[in-house]
Amino acid sequence: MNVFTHFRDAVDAALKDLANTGALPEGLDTRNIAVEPPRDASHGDIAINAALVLSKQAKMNPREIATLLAGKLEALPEVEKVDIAGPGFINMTIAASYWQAQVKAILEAGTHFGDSQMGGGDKVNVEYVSANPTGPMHVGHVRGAVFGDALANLLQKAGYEVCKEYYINDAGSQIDTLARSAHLRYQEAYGRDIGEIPEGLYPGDYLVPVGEALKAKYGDQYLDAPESEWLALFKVEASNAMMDMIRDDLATLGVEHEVFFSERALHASDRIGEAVEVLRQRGHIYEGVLEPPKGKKPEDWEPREQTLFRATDFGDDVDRPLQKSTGEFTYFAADIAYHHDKFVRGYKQMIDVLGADHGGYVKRMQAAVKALSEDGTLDVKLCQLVRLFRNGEPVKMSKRAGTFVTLREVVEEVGKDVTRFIMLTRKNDAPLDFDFNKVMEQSKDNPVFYVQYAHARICSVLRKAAEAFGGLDTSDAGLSGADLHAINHPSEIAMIKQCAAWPRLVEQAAEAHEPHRIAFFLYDLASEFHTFWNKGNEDASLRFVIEGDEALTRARLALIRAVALVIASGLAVLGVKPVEEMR
RNA sequence: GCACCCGUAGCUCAGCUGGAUAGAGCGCUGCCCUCCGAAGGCAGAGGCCAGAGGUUCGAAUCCUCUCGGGUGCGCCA
Repeated sequence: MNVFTHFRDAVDAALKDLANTGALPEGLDTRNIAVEPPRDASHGDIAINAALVLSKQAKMNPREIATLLAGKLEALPEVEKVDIAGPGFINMTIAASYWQAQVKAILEAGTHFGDSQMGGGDKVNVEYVSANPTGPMHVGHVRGAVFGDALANLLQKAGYEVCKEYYINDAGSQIDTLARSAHLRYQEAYGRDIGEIPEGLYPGDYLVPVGEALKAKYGDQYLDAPESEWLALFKVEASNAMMDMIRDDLATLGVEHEVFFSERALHASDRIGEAVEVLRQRGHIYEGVLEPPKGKKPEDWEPREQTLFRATDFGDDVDRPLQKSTGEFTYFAADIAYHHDKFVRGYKQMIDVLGADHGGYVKRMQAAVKALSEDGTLDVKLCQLVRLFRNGEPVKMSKRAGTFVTLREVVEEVGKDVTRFIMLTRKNDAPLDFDFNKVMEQSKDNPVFYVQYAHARICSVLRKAAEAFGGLDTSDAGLSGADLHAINHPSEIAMIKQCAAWPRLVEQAAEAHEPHRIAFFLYDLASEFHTFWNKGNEDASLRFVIEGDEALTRARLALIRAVALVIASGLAVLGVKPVEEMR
């Protein structure tokens, strides 16, 4: 199914042949050989660097090896031409019939085209969003939510067993603050004048319904009770209410986690202690005193002996404390226990999606994962800021003034699909500009529109063709039987090649944990399609629906339907619904 | 002071984990749109890949250093 792995296999077989006949030495290391599309289209369809990679090992001139290998490859039926170029590259041109056959393969696979076995069913845990349950989701959370979701989808397509997970930070002092804020709203529900929300509490009116609900559920029993009687209860009630709200917010973006993991539950059990014990038994824990950080002026610094994790043994800069002076475990200790739990659940591969401001946290967590397990790996993807614009002007936001833009507002204004696509038009570690006006623009400058428009145009052509040729079967099954011999215009072949590159792109993007590559790929594919469409303006013989020639029409329809399927397949990974028409 | 991320066309950014002559969009310049599928199309100019060393057949990509920008740096989460 993957064109490049197909020819990679052919190269391996040819090398084996050459070794068997003694033309090449036995036992060459072929791992670094690349079989890939050349950057320059004039170099054919497939470039092979085997001769360059092997020349030193084989103690032979690269051109000599290339000549031997080229001789073998020329014999393949799907190969039209083999050239040796530059220092020893082998450039192959693939026969049109092979490309034509790809169309049929795509129509048969449908949106499953591009599915890969690369992951081999290995379990991967993707943790993303993980916002504190103290209020509604705001724009700052959107990027991480979309990125994590798309990455999880991508890994699934690449053959991994993926778990989408959310870590609820419901144990810290922020939750105390939340509970106190809720208690104030609870008093308010009884008609008391609470005045200004005091500094340090959450002023947002999203807590008003929480106060009402507490009144309905518990009556007035906690109205004048001391904090010790209601705090624990209100923490649970309020954070549950916040999580319900967050889940609803995320749902509008199409983000749904499978597992919600509570930090509070971790503290309530003795699992943190157990995880720390695992580290202790492995000899990674000691009691000691840390040096004060340099550069920053620690006003209330005092040396203190504490329980430390020897993170420096695993690449971190300093050892990290696991217990506060109160004896409670630190957030980091809880997070160690959390990642330990993931590992115990069978996730050797873990991915955390965090905001870029958590960069300082990466090394210590990776150190902890290494220390806890021999073969566990943690990749941390940091998402940079999103800068909001409206009419080219930056949108000013202030949390204190309550003027931050919520996730819900963004989705309600521009829609789930536009939001998701745009969030993936930049690499995760590059900042992203989001202009409310530009993302809605219907023009070539807008990548969402450009890709969706390609899909819609294809759907439109299929509808028109069905009208023009009564009884023409435009279903995928119907089109897959089309005779594609006439599909040989350079722009048509270019489209097929782009489609055929999709499975390879899925694997590479999955390997790199970089879903943004899919958005760029789709833009390129849409571009190939629009280019061909435009050719029909000048040359009527290049249109899709050719009156009086049902066979050619059918072939062209098969081709563009394949393009639409690849677009749909890519959009599915991004979590975007392909549109069938645009008004 | 230290660590991490970033530095590619005037602007915003890609660059397929080391490949051949570094790409796209915007902007700019010049053509095309009385008729056909123009929410446009074609072509062109524009680069010391921040800088300096190194690794090798080969570097925007990997290593070291310098410069410039962002983020973070016990007992917050």
